[in-house]
Amino acid sequence: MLTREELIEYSDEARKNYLEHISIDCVVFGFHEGQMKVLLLKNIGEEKWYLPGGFVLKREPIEMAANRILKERTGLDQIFLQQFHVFGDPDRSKVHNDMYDGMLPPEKNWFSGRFLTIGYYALVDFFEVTPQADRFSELCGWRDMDDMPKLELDHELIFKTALDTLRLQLNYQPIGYNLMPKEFTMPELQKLYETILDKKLDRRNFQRRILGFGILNRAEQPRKGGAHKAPYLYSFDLEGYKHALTEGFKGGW
Amino acid sequence: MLTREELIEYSDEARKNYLEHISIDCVVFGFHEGQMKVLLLKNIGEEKWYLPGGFVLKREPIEMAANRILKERTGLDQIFLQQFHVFGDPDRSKVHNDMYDGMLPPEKNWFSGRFLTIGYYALVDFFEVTPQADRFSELCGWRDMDDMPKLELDHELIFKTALDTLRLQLNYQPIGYNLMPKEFTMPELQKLYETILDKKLDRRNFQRRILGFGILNRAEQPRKGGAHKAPYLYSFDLEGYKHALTEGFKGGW
DNA sequence: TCAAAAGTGTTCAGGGTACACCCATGA
DNA sequence: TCATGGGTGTACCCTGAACACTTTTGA
Repeated sequence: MLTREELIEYSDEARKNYLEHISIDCVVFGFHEGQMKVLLLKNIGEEKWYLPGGFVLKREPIEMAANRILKERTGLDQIFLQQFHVFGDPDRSKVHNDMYDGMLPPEKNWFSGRFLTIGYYALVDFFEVTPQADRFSELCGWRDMDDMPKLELDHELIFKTALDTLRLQLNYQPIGYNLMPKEFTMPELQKLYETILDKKLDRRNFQRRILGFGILNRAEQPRKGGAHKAPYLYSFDLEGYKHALTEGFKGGW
Repeated sequence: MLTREELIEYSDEARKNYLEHISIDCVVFGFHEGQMKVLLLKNIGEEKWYLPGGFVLKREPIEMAANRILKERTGLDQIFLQQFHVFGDPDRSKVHNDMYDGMLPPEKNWFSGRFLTIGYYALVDFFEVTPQADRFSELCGWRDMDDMPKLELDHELIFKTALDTLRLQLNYQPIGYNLMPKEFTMPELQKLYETILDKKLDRRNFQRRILGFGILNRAEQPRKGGAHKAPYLYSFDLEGYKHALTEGFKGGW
């Protein structure tokens, strides 16, 4: 929580630089040790959790704004980002507003206005991210998707919508290039799908189907050293992958 | 095009009532005589065509704003409306701004600001619509989808994105309840699908597939009076339809 | 040598595709 | 009676789902 002076300073800065009434919130998905992770922020001195978010500069395309915001939180550039919904209930930021209400007259306080928020979700490589808190937060870090705290504002809804969109996307687009390390085994990739969908898939059918998409390259040498039979290593075939991204998997009609 | 006085009046009104930087643009699809139609507006005294659009009242949920805007243009309430994308390029409204540039200082002119626009598409019953021009337009009416004029601003892109989204939607949701009259024949419904997808479908396979979705009721009496064999009349089974809307058609994974 | 992980193959059923045939009706 | 539109049925193939067997490897 900011002091009155900090709030004044922040509000003036924000009003000068950012578009009013607009914010961006990001659901950042990562994958590590068979667990789906989401990047969350925790307020200073409070048990209040938020999705990473920010505002749009006055002359900035919204895609770039989302990129910039995520770069500040993760250190990553050129992230896979997908806009998925605008949340525009007039009361959606009510609680947030309340927090700083009374501290300043509304016309002075950046946070007291109404904000529409544009939801983006991102898929990132867990190992490449260096979570970085912002000035409102004492903590920015990964959280297991099946061990999420209660989120403030409508961030619970934003998260849920992002997850639904991601699941839908699995049906007609490839997923994984941004979530997996360069090389991985088939069971590891399967675990990713199982985690996103929250259900078990058949080993053999998964393999056949995924390979059928033509988006994977198999390395010559299998991984060694582990116990049991050495699994093959795969990497994404960027060309096939991008083609599948634009064309989609199944015909439908 | 407005006069200077009208622009001042409009700007003052707008600034008082609407959220700044935000607009809504709607792609309204209708279907008539085997043709897909789109609702367009033509500027007064110019060959400039636009999608119907508007702004969001300061305390209004965005869904309601889209509904209100469409009601003003079509006379219809409770339309099937689907948010599909936000267009946020800072230069997207440049041309539009230019039109009224110089007439007023920017801080006075509502149109000179940057606008993000939220795209909605609507599916409506052609016969129920009474197109109604707004104060900027001399004409509001249906236009055949394969005979579209050039659209101003980025409305071409917005339209195209809406159509793509609609086509994608055909794969996992039922379409037609909002586009067809109460009762219709199977060939008529097929024509709708063919028009949206812009390709021919097999008569028999279409019928089997559509019926398999369990969203249609067949009337006892076939339509009479036409030449040739009398076709059966169908209507949508609202319960099944809504179930299919929420559940979706195909499993995917 | 055995349990567990991983690679590969086979069978079966259901759905999509491509057909052909029959019926009704007005010109 | 025939061209046309419309309803119904069938054969085939492909794909996805379910399932079994073999190979590798460290304990």
